[in-house]
Amino acid sequence: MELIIEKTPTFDLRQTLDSGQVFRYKEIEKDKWLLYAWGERAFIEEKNGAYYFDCTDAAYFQNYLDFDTKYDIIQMKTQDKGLISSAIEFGKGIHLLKQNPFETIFSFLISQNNNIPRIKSIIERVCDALGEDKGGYHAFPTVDAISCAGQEFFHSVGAGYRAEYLVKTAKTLLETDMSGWDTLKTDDLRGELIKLHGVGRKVADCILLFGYARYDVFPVDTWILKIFSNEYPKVDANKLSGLLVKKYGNYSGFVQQWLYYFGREEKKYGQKPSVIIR
DNA sequence: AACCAGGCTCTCC
DNA sequence: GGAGAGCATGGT
Repeated sequence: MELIIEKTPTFDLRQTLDSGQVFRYKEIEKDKWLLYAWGERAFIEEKNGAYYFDCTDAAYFQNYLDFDTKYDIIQMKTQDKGLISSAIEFGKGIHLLKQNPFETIFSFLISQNNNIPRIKSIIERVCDALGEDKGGYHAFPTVDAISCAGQEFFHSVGAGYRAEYLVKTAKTLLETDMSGWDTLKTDDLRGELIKLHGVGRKVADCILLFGYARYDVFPVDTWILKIFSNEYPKVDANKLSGLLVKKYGNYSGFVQQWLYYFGREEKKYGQKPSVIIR
């Protein structure tokens, strides 16, 4: 199936993919990507100001890429003529992908205290070994497949101490009624997620943001903590997250993503974004 | 070659 | 309820 998406000031695929929210993709050559999401696959080529998708399900990727959100309006409303404006200018093409909740749960369990290249390679090995063979690629594994794999398997693919989290969480989910989760308030849904072994505030917030399209969350990882360490010295990540959600409300998830991308990408060029006190 | 990475759990106070 | 150690492993 084919899908053609225009490149616009508020949508850039490279920025979207490289913003740390998704791990199963690679740029196979300049301006050509392979992207996997849950059970789907897309070949994508950027040319003439558009993205050409050759994919398993056009409707799936149309929804996945989130063209419902008015990014231009959110960008306008969150301008601060300071750090956030700079971050928006730098990453204004980022969209928040609508990912599968199970994929986000297990992906972000693996992500903790880990770096992105490594997260990607671990997840790739997990999918290759446990995911359904879709003919040329593998789907993300089912909860059942993860629960049956055993901790030794996850150690063997480099998951380290997170192996226990993956198997235990899978087993818990198999006996959990998640049918009402979609309609829970964000705080209540976070409460459910944090019950899972290995899921703390930060991982829960990533699941809420990327898997449940909850935008009133502000995941605080080491990068975000660094950025705010001037304005909020000696505050822990969980408390900072709460402060930032209070400040940015339903725009929190977007602001967070722009700042994270800005912080990480700018570091490659040796600059240090941080909040300036005045 | 140390330090770090989209942190969390457990223990001890 | 808060601070600290320990955690597996490879990227930089």
